[in-house]
Amino acid sequence: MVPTVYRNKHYTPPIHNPMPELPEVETTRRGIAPLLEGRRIETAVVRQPKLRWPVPPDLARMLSGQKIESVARRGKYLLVRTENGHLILHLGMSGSLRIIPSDTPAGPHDHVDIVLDDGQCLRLRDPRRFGAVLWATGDPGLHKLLASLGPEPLPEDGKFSGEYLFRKSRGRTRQVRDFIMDSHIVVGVGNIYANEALFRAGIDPRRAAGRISRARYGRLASAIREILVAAIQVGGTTLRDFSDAKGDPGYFQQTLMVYGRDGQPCKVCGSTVRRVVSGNRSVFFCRRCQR
DNA sequence: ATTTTCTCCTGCATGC
DNA sequence: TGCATGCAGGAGAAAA
Repeated sequence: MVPTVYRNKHYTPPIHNPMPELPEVETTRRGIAPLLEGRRIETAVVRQPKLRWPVPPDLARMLSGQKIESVARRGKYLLVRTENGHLILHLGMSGSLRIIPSDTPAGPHDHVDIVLDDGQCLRLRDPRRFGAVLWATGDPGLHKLLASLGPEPLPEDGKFSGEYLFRKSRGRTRQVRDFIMDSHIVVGVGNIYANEALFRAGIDPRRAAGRISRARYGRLASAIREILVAAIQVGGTTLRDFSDAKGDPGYFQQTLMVYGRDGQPCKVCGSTVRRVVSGNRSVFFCRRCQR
């Protein structure tokens, strides 16, 4: 694989508006759920049906009159349960949801409104349109996109553990960073948290997944949990007001140890944080702290 | 030889 | 301007 050559020696990816990873999706869920649950949907307005997959053309007909029973999350998918099915939402790389008065003028990237019976609406904004709005009847867990997802990293139900990662990784030659970002292994770990968790666990992200010990996977599983929990806590207190028209993730840049810190000193040992491109994604790591 | 599994690459869209 | 980003799908390789 030929490394990409950049004009500037140290490229730092923009992190002021980070892509939704599991903590952002969970924070969104917690923000919108109390404003949605128990409400009845009047209709849906689709201004742009071309998202990651086409928005179902009969979405308004499917939703109108339906009462919202709950808002759950599976991986990075939000599941809005109504009386006769589930609305499946994904925020892709740039999506955001908020609840605003339904007569608020729509901006150029405001693609879908779910209009509620109280004058408010759930509005999806997604400049890059990698998000998704889908409809599922029956068990949403059987939907093609959800059926083969790996375990949730946060519940202490024993499904996600160092032992699990160790077992799934035997014989695998791919880089451990790609391994933990694979939603079929574990859901909700995107590039930022993968890099941060590997730093915390002291593991070189480029190492083959199958050549990491059980003990180190134990530390990695803990690191993934701790990072996600901390990010949800930060998001829960500073992220945004979901019934407000403004608000970007204030966020957690100051807590990042390696992601986006190419060329800067490691906060632990002072050695320079490196960036390597693999699989067209940036990997950030400290060569001294991570082996 | 055929099927299954694994890894890696592509494409989508747009802000900076 | 070209790059970065999540993620399904597919090409091609490797294993079964």
